Amino acid sequence: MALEKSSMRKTAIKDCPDCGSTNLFRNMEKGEVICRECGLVIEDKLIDFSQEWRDFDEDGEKRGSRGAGAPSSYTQFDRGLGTEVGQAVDVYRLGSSKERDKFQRLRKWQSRISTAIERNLKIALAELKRISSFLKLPKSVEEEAARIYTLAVQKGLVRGRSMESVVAGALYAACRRHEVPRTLDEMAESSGIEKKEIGRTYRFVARELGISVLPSNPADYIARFASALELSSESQTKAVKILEQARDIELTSGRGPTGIAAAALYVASLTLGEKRTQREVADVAGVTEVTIRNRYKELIKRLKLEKIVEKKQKKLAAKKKK
DNA sequence: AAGACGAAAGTGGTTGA
DNA sequence: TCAACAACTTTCGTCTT
Repeated sequence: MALEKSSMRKTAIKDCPDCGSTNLFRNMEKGEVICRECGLVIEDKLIDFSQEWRDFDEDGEKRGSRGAGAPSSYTQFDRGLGTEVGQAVDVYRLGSSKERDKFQRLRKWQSRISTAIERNLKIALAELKRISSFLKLPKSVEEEAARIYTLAVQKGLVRGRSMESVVAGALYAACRRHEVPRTLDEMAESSGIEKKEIGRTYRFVARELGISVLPSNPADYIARFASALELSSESQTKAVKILEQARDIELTSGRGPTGIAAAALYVASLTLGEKRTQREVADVAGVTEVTIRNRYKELIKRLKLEKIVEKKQKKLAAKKKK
C-alpha cells in the first residue's frame, strides 16, 4: 500500500513546485529529485514521514524488519534536513573541496540532532492524527497536513512556537486547500490551542512555505452547517444558489465566509418554511447573531428577496396562530 | 418569555505611509 | 513601525409575537 503510493508519487513529479522548471535531476539511487534551476530538493518527503508515522502507531514489527536491512528511514531524515542547513544543491553546483567539507561537517552535526527532531515529528504526527480523527477529516487532508508540518519542521518554523499550534495550523491549511474548511473555532476546540494562535501560525507557515491558499468558499461550509441544523437538502441547494448570486454581485468578497454561509442558510431555511432561529444558525456557524443579521439584510436587499421573505414571515405568523 | 433588530463601543488583523 | 480602516464581536435596549 505504502509502496504503491510511493511509486505513484515519484512518477508524478514533473516540474519543480517552487520555480516551475522541468529541468530536474533524478538520483534514483538516493531517491532524490533535485531542481537544477533553483536547487530545491523535491524528493517526496511525504512518503518517508508518513511511513514513519504509520509504523509508529500501527505496529512495531514492520519497522523492525525493515530497519534490519538498512536504517533507510534515518538517512532519509538526514537528507531531509540537509536541504535546510547544507543547501544540498551546493554539492552539485559548487564542487570545490572546501564547500564539500563544509557541507559534510554540517551534515555530521545534523545527524546528532536528527533523533531529537525525529522524536518531535512522531509526537507531532500522532497529535495531528488525533485531531484529524476528532474532526473526521479525510485521509487526504491528514496527509497534506503531515506534509506541511514536516516541511515546516525542516525549515525550522516551529522554533518559538508550540508544536501543537503548528500542527493545528498545518491542518487548517490542509483543510482549506482541500476545500473542506473547518473554522478556526473547531480547530481550537479539538486542538486545545487558542484560535488566534492557530491563525497566527497558520498564516506564518503558509507564507514561509509559499503555500497559496485560496480564500475559502462559503459554499464549502453549507453542507456541514446544514446537517448540523438538520435542514433538508432543498434548503441546502437553495442556500448554495443564494451564495452563487451573492458572489456574482460581489457581496461575498472581503467578508467572513462563515457569516455569509450562515446568512444564506438562514434565508434559505426561512423561504422554504423550515425556519431556524438566528441563534441556532449562529451557533453552528460560529458567528454571532449580529453578523447573521448584517449579512442577511444585505442578501435580501441586493437579491430582491425582501418580498418573498416578508411573505414567508407572515405565513409563518399565521400558522402559529392556528 | 423568546426572538429579532440595531446602535455603540471594543477587538484583532490588514494595509499603506 | 504606527495609524487608519474594515469586519466582526459584545453588550444592551427596544420592539414584536
